[in-house]
Amino acid sequence: MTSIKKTQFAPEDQLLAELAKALAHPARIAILKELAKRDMCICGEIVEVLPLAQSTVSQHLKELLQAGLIKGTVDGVKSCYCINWEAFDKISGLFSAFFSKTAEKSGKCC
Amino acid sequence: MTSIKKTQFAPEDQLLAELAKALAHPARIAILKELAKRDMCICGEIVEVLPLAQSTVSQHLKELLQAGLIKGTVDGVKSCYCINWEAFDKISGLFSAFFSKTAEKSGKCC
DNA sequence: AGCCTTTATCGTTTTTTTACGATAAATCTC
DNA sequence: GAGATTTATCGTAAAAAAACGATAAAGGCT
Repeated sequence: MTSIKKTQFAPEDQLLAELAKALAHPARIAILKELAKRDMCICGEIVEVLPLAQSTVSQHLKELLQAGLIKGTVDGVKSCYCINWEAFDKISGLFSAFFSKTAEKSGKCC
Repeated sequence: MTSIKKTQFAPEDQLLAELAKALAHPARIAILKELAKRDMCICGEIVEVLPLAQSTVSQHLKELLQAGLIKGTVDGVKSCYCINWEAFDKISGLFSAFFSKTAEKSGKCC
């Protein structure tokens, strides 16, 4: 994760890249969309929505957790996940800042 | 790139994941920022800004090209790159749509 | 023409990611 | 308590990404 090479970049760039990586798999996009669609915790059920093995889905959930995009709680034998709204808004802001700051174009381009 | 597994997801999710992957490396973030900062084509020089070998940078540029985020032209012996604004705006829109649609929260969450 | 500069591509190695089955821990149900 | 269910983790295999040096192609320079 923390390879020697990547630390040579600006921390801000590392962060954005890290977050982009969390979104860089259709399964994780699908998980986030599903969580958002229902607007509540999903306990179990997530595995059934995806064309992947249970252990693989669990891994993807772990990555989303580590990126801070979702949060998980335990309800008896089940695990419940939902979107971490505060973090999600912050991350959303980072992306839109990146895109909009970048988008101050002026047509000087080729 | 087109693994068997990933095609089992919604095309929309595949696309967003693909674009996120293009942003999922600090070098590529740095390249995009540099291009945006100067607001013009950069001919050469990009390699000098990054702590990577020339061939590696060339690879990153190729990936950004393939994702449609930048476009390149040839000026004599030099290669010139700039942001592909039309595509960039479209992609920016995809991300903000993803984030905002997802962000219709209501606090029903745990 | 001969040499230098620039950059894409090739071949290769290393690292990371993705995926799965098997297993273990924890909790329900009867 | 015994058996079933749920999910995280472990071990491992296969695929993809990242990085570099070497080389080649193409355009400048003198």
